[in-house]
Amino acid sequence: MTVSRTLAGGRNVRPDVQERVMAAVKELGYYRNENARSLRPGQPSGLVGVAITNLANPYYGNFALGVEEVAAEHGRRILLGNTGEDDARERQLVSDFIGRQVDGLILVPTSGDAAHLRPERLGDVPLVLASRRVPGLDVDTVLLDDVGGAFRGTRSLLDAGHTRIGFLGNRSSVFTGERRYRGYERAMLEHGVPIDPKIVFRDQQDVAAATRAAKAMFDVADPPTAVFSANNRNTIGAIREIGRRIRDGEPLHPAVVSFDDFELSELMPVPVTVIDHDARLLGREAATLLFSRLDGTAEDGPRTVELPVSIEFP
Amino acid sequence: MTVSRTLAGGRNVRPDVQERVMAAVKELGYYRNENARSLRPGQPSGLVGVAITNLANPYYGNFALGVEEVAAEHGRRILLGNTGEDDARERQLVSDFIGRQVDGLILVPTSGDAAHLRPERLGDVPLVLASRRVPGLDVDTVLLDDVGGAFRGTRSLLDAGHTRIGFLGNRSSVFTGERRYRGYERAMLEHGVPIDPKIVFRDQQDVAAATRAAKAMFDVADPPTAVFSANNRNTIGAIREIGRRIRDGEPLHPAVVSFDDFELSELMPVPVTVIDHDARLLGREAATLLFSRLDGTAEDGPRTVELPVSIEFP
DNA sequence: CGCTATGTTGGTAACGTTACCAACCGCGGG
DNA sequence: CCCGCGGTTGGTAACGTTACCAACATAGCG
Repeated sequence: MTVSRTLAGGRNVRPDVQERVMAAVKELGYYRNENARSLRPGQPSGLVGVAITNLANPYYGNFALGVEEVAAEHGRRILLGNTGEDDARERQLVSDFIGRQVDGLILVPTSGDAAHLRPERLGDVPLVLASRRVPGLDVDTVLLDDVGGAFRGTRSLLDAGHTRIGFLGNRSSVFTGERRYRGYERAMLEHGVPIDPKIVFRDQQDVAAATRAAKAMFDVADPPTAVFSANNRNTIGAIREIGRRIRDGEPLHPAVVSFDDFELSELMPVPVTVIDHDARLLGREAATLLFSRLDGTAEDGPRTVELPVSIEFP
Repeated sequence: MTVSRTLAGGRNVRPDVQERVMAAVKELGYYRNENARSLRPGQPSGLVGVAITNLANPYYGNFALGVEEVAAEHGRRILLGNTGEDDARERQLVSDFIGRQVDGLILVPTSGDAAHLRPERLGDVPLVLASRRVPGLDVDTVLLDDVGGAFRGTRSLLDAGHTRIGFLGNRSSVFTGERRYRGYERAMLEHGVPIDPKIVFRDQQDVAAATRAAKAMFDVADPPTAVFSANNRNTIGAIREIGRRIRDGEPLHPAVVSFDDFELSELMPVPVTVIDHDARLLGREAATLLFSRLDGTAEDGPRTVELPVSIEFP
């Protein structure tokens, strides 16, 4: 007990005894067993379970960094899992996290069903969703202003006089894919410009697929004069294809709007407008939301934080 | 005990009892407490502590992904911490990891001293270092072929006839910074080309600093005709500065060799040779090394794995 | 000098788990 | 019919920690 008290701050332990304890700790290389510690009822584990879809994507690396920072500020550690968009893996991770007594969960959900995330399954472990919502699950969520960003980005093309604007993005079953398409659609409708399905490609998850889609887009009889790309992966693919054609002497010079920033965008062969946002901040917000729940300082109902995006013209 | 046995696989439990246990587990939303489980002597925690220097860098995101993948294949979870190149933070993370009974540690060490990583401090927790070594610490390590890559990259410039080759990189106290400079140096010496300190810049950790260094490099009286950049951050900075000058009409057209790949390198205003490598594989190797120790299948002495790099000409 | 108040110290129990052991069951064989 | 054996079941202890309580020491006060 004296050792426990000393390590807990030393209240009501004589200073000389504290010194002897510390000396013994050092000599023996003693580390307090945090697992045994959290075994006692009421003791938090100090762990936060974080599951993201793809750590290789710098966007999620930054997100994880934001979460880690705020967790560290609150003296918590993170347990990290990568789902790879796999439903089964997500379920497995969540069970394991709960088995390890995490104080809370932060999830970028895969699009599947929500059964394993229901409150009755999670017990009293608070959950925060990031980037995406899960249908039928009403919990704390941090999102980007996908719709607004896509709307404003598309509108800037329309205002510049473009009427043939291609779309590259994720399938609609991906939450952000759907939202960003909605923004594009709304801008087109409001300007009375019809959407031509022949230059709308909504099924690309990686750069290779995006390159193929861009190829098909510029091969149509009446190719677009501008492209709206709904994410990083699609932008890289589009510009790769456009750059190839320009090098080959084709006389095309489309304007590009990219949801998601990327490095050296100012050096591209065509002007790129970037819809920029801060993944790290998104992570910080998610963690802040979680800890406000844990500290009991949160209001009752589920909250949604929608972070603004900024538009950077070339 | 019957529940424990059932969840452990069901040996010597009647099938109908197993079913009743499973039904109760489902109904009650029971999760086995992994922390209590690892409290029993001899039971591993199934946790691996991973500390990296900068999660925002896609290189380390990929590294972490590789570690996570292999850990998952071995039924382990990772505890992730970001050190931000801060020694104190690294010490704190390591203590906490040990307190949480991790089965092993994987570290991208900050350059500081090694006292807290000595075997007597770590007990019997195996340690694997990644990307960098720690002076005086002889443990399992995974590295890139920094020296060889930098040597071959620099040699390709020399073979192309360049004799004024600038260098951009990290300070020499960073392990990779020192090694990559050594490769550059060796190639220059072997070709009998003197190194001009006026075009060697070795203190840039981020893109802004790299841009300033590149500016200074091209402002000297006799500017370089080629640049060797020792990492991603410096390459981006260099190309940003070179691109700006080309746009402004300056008649420069340096060749660039970049240690580290980056996207759209083929679209740059100057040809970029890339020294490419696989951070994810590095992470996988680190984890493989660790688990071979844990399974007892490892040989005795500390091992070093040096992964090859590939050179991609524009 | 005795009483109380305060500070210090350590004994005990409990957290959830599983190795070990003891008890019990039914079955086959002598 | 009884013995022994293998399969099944649950009681107990221990892992390392801390809340709680009891015991003790010391100081302050009347």
